[in-house]
Amino acid sequence: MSERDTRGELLDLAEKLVRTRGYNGFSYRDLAGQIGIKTASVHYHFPTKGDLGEAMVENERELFARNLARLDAEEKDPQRRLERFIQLFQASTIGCDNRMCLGAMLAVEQETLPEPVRRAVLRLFEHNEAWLAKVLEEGREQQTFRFKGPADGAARFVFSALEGALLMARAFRDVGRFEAATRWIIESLSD
Amino acid sequence: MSERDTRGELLDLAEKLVRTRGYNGFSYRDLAGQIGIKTASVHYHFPTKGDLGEAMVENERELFARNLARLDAEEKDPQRRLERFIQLFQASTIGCDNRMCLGAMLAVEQETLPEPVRRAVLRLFEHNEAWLAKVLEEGREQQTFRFKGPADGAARFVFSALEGALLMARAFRDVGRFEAATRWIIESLSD
DNA sequence: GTCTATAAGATGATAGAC
DNA sequence: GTCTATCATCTTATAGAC
Repeated sequence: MSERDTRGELLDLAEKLVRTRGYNGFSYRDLAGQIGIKTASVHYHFPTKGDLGEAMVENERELFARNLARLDAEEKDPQRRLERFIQLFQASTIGCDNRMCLGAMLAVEQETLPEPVRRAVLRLFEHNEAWLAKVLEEGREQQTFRFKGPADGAARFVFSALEGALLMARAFRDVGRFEAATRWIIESLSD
Repeated sequence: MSERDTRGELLDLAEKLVRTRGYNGFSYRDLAGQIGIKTASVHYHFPTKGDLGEAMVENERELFARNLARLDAEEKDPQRRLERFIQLFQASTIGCDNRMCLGAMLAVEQETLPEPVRRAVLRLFEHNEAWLAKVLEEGREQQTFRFKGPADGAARFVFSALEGALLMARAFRDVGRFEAATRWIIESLSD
């Protein structure tokens, strides 16, 4: 991880702020104040806010890769893998200060972001969807999942439904909404 | 509508800006510049940005009520009503400059909003869900929809899945993603 | 790496004239 | 209703000392 040095602290705090307040909802002043340094020092680590944004998404992509590699190693059953993915998604969002998904927050604000950040977000989404497609296809071969068409389509549906469930659960500050939605999603794959 | 007077123009422009750039992604300066007046004049119509936010959501709630009343009058079949609702949702979002749903955009930024705006957004969501629940229940009674448990739960699922589909389709700037998701949603109600 | 100092511009907002 | 003028504050960012 990258938590002990100032750069890592800044990255973590910035991520928290983006995920609760949005990219345009925090400033270098907030970062500096909460960490106890001056804004000039923040600029030393991340010259522009765009640099900070890119680093955050890159960080998230690595975390995602590590988490899913571990998940693949620990769990072989497709249904269980999907459930664990959803747990991971929930624990890092509504389960953590009612945060939004980093990619979703940035995607929503895409028009105000530097292009490299926007592209990094799309790559992050694609990695998520690719992992889901793999798990769903395995599950279909083992008859635990049932759906029509390419697994990509199912993966896109599952991921987008999770993002929507998060958005609404977070709006109402009601984890129950998220959990209810996940039951609908899983059930729609096993009719 | 409210398009001919300055207040109406401001409301429309502000809504467009919120739905493309977010509440924190535009300023009174943007409004004034694009309409051709000064920021002081904007403050005459909406003393604070919070007032503007409230008025926008109120405006949207009225539009929503009018649209759905018309839809109820024009269409009786539950399946067709749901499809028309989705068309309406699509046409006013990705179908319109790749805009986000107003409620979703504001919900995502909730932590930075005045409380009255946040509460207005929740009411808007609840109205959408209530209409959907009514349609879904009718459809179940007529055997066109099939789902378990209270219609409220199904309505929440449908609405959150639509919001998620919009979020992802807008991120990738690909209407096809939205349309594919709607097919999954409708199909999950008729297995 | 962190600081002080500073910049140029943006932001939400108000007072008061026309 | 719209303007000019002005506000205090915030925002991202840089130069240069320690």
